[in-house]
Amino acid sequence: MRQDVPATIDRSSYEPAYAQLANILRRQIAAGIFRPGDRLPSEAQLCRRYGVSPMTVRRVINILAEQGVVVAEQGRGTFVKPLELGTAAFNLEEFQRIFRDEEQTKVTLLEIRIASADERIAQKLALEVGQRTIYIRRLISHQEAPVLYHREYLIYDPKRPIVEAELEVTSLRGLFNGGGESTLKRGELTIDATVLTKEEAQLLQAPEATAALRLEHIFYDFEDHPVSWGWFICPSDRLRLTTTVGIQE
Amino acid sequence: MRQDVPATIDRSSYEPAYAQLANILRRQIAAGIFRPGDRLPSEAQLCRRYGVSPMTVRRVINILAEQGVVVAEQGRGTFVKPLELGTAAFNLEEFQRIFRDEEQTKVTLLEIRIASADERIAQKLALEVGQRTIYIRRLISHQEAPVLYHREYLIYDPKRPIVEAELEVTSLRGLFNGGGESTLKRGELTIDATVLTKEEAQLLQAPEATAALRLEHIFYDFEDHPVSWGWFICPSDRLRLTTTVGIQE
DNA sequence: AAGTGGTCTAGACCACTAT
DNA sequence: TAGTGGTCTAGACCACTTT
Repeated sequence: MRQDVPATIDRSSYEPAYAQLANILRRQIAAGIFRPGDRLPSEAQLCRRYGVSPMTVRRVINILAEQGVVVAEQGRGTFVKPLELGTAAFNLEEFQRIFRDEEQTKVTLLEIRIASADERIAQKLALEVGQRTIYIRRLISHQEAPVLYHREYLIYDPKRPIVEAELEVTSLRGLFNGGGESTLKRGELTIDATVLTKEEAQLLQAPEATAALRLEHIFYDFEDHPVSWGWFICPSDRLRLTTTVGIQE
Repeated sequence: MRQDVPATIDRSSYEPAYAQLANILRRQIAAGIFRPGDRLPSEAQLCRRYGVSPMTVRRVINILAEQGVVVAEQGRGTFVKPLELGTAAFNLEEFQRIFRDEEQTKVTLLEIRIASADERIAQKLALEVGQRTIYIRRLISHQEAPVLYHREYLIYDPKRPIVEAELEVTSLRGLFNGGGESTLKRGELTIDATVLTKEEAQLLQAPEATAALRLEHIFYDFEDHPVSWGWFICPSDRLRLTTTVGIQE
C-alpha cells in the first residue's frame, strides 16, 4: 500500500462531488485495491457508501468508462478494464505548444505562387487537372532552430474568403490553437515516416537521409469541398508523439 | 442545405433521447446552421424546444463538449468551437486490427535469451547495470507479409508471473485487444521515425534505408515498477496513423 | 435583475443477468 | 425474483456574466 486514498467526499470543497468520487475510485484502482477484471461495488452500494444520489454515481461511472478505466455491463456490474494498447491515443499537443509560444516561434514564408494542378493535386483537392491552386512553402522555427517544413496547396477561388486568410502567416497559429479559421468544418490527418530529401535536410539544418515524421492534412469546408492539401515534415529528433495508456492517477 | 435534419426526438426509438438530441445538434452544426463562434440556444430553450428535462440537455452539452464540438461558458452560453488541429488524436486501431485478425496474423518468435542490462536498458527498466533481463525478438506477419518487427526487454524475476505470461507468443494479442495482461497498470508510448537498418530491412522484406515508424513502449506494474521496455518497427508503407478532426456527422 | 451554465437530489421506470 | 446498470424527470440551489 503506497498511499492512503481519501475515503469520503468533502461537501465543502470546490471540487464537485462527482469529480471527487471519480478520483477516489480511480486511485483505488491505481493502488491495486480493485484489479483488472474485478467488479466494482454496485451503484446502489456506492450511493450508500459515499452518500450521493444515483445520478451522481452514474455520472462517475460514465466518466471512468470514457477514460477506459472500467466497463459497465448492464445486469452484471461494472468491471475494471485490463490494459489495452489499441486504445492509446497520440495527440498533437507538442505541435500546439510550438505555435502557442509566440515569442520563440517564427513562421517564415519561403514561397507563394500559383501552381496548376497535376493529377495528384487534382485528385486530393477534387479539381480538374490544370486548374489553378496556390502553392505555399513555410518554415517554422522554434528558439532559432527550424522544426517544421510545411508545404500546402490551396484551391484558388477569388470568391472564397479563406484564401486571403490562409495566406496570412499567422493563420497556422490559429489552426493549431483554435480561434482561427471558422470556415473549416473538418480535416483528415495522416502520419507516416519519411526520409529527408536534400532540399528538406538543407532547410531543416539536418543531415541528409535523416528520418522524419510526415503529417499530411486535407481540410474541408462546410460544403464538404476540400480547400487545402499539404504536409508538415518534422525531423524525429525534434518532435515526438508521446502518450500513456492505462490508469493515470 | 444538403440534408434535412430531423427536428424532434422520437420517444419510441431504441436510441435514447440524449443521443438523439446530441446527433440533432451535431448535424445542425455540420450543416452550417450553427457556425464556429455561434452561440447555441440556451439549455432552457433546448428543454422547451425538444421537450426534455434540464438534466438531459446538460448531458447532451457535456457530450458535445467532450467531442470538442462546442465549448460551454458559465454565465455566457454554449458556443460552436472552430477547428483546432492540436486536439487531433491518433489511435492504434490499425495495430489492433492486425492482431484481431487471428486467421491472417502470425507471430513468429525469432529469439529469446537472457541478456544482461547495459546502461541504456538498466535506465529504462530501473535496474542495475549487469542485471539479467529477458530479450525477445518477434516478427509479426499479416496475410503472409511481415508488417511489424518487435524487440523487447523484460525484467527477469522468477517470482513474477508476468514473465511466463509474456513469453507466450499470444500475449501480444491480448495486450492490443484487451483481456490479456492484468498485472500491467500503465504504459508510456512514443512514436518517432527511423530508417531501417540492414537487419530490419531484411526481416521486413523492405528495401534498405526505407523510412519506418517506431513505436516505443514501457509498461509498469501496479507497484509502478517497469516490467518491459521495447519497440515495434513498422515500415510506413504498410501501416499509417490516420484520424479526423472537427465535426464528424 | 435576468439569464446563463454547473451541480445535485430522490425518486421513477426500464432492460438485462443471474439464480 | 432480486440485483444490476441505463435513462429520465422536475425541480432545487449555486456561480457566473451581462445589462
